[in-house]
Amino acid sequence: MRPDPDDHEASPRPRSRRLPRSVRERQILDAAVEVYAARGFHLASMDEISEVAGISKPMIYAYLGSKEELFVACIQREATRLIEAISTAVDPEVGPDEQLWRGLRVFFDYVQRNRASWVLLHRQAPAGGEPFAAEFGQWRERAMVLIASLLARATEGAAQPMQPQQMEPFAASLVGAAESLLDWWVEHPEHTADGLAMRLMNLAWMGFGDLVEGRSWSPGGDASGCTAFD
Amino acid sequence: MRPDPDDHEASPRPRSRRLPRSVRERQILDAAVEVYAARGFHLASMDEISEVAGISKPMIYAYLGSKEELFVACIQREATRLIEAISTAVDPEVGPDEQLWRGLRVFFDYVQRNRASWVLLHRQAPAGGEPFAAEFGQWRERAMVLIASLLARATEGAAQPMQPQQMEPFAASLVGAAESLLDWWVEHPEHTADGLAMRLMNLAWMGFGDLVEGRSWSPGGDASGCTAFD
DNA sequence: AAGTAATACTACGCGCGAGTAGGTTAGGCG
DNA sequence: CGCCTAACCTACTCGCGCGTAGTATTACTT
Repeated sequence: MRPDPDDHEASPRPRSRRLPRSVRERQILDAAVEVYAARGFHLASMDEISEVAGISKPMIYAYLGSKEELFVACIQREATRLIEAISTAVDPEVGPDEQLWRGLRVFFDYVQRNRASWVLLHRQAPAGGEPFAAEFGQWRERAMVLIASLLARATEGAAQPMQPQQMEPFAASLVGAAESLLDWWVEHPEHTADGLAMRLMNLAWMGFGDLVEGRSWSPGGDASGCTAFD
Repeated sequence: MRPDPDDHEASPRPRSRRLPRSVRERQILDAAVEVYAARGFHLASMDEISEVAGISKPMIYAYLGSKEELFVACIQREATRLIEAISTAVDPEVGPDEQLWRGLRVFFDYVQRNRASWVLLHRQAPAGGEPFAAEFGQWRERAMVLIASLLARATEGAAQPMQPQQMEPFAASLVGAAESLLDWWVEHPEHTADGLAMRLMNLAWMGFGDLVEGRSWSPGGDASGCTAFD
C-alpha cells in the first residue's frame, strides 16, 4: 500500500472531530514536516499531507494557505525550535569554549531526536526555488552571526583580538562541518551524539586556538607566518 | 508546411543544423546542467532545456532518455569533471599536507569557475528523491575515502598512527566545512579562492595536528585526555 | 541516381496534483 | 430550543509539462 513503514495507529482512526483551529494547525504542521522531509517539496502532495494529518485537504488551505505557504510555515517553526533549543542550552555565564561545546551537544542531540525537522531544514529548504532558500538563509545567517560573535569573544584575551565579522568564515566552516558530520552519522549509527560532537569540538577548538596564538600552516613547509587571518 | 517558401533565409535562426550525435549530446548536457542548477530538478522543464540547447525536445529523449536519466547523466559528468580536476592536481610524491592544500585550492578554484556544476552537485542532487541522492552519494563517498586515507597517511610518522576508517568523521567534517565555506563565499565575493582555502587549510591542519599529537580539549577546563579518538 | 539511415521537427495525448465550489454537521449561546 | 458560526467534507476543474506519434529533410553509401 503506502510505502510508509511507520504507519503507527493505522486502523483505529476515528478521526477525532471538531477540534479547535490551533490544535488542527499543529497536526497539519506536524504532518507537513514529516511528508516534506520524506519526499521533498515537489514530490510531496497535499493529499498525502492531509491524509497523514487526519484531516481533509480544504482545511489545510483554509488554515495555512497554499502549498508554498505551508512549506514556509514549516521552515519557520522548525528553525525556531532548533535555534531555541540551542539558545537555552548556551549559558552566557560560562566561557566561550564551554558555550560552544554545549551548543554542539544540543545541536547533535536535536538532530538525533528530530530527523525529519533536520532533513527539512538542511536538505529540502536550500534546494527547491528561491523563496525557500531566502527564507532559510535568514535563519542560517542568525546562527552564523551568533557563532561568529562567540568565537570573537574567545579571542578577547589573546594577543590579537578579533572582530565578529572576521570570524564569519570560521563560523561558516564550523557549521558546515557539523552538518556534514551529521550526514555521515546517518550511515554510521554506531557512534554517539556526544562522541561525534566531541571530535568536532576538538578539531575546531584546537585548530582555532593555534591560529589565534599565531601558529599557522603555510605551503612549502611549516612557517610561523601571519597569513591565516590575511 | 514551411511558411514563406520563397522567403530566402529570414534572419533569426542560426540554429546550426545536422550536427553529429556526440556534439548534440554535449550541447544538451551543457544546457541541462545550467537549467537544472538554476531551477532545480522539478522546476526545470524539458522544453526550457531543449530551448537553451538549441534543439527540439524529441532529440533529447532520443539521445539521453527521460528527464530522470538526463539528470543522472548530468550528475555523472559533472562529478567526474570535479574529481578528475582534483585528482590531477594532487601529486602523490609530495607530503600529505601539500596534497591536501593543492586539493583544496583546486576545489575552490573549480567551484569559482563552474558555479552551475557545483550548485547541481551540492544543492540539487542530494535533494529531489532517492535515485539521485544515491547516485550522488557514491561520488561523495569516493571523495571521502580519498581524503580519509590522505589523513591517515599524515599520521604515519606520529606516535599513534591511524587507520583510514578512523579518519572518516574528520574527512566528513573537512568536506562539509569546505562546502559551507563555498556557500558563504557566494555572499562575500570580496575574498579570494586562495585566501579562503588557506583559512580552511590552517584550521583543519593545525587542529588535526594537535589531536594526532595528543593535545585535546575536554569539558570543564583543559586537560590532556585521549578522548578525541575514542 | 537511388536507397538508406541518421538527424530533426511540429503538434498532440494524457495523467497528476494544486486549488475550489458548494454543501453538511456540530456545538456554543441566548 | 432554535440560530449562527466555525469546523469539516466530497467531488470536482483545469493547467502544466512529460513523453511520443507521425513526418520531413539531409548526408552518406553503392
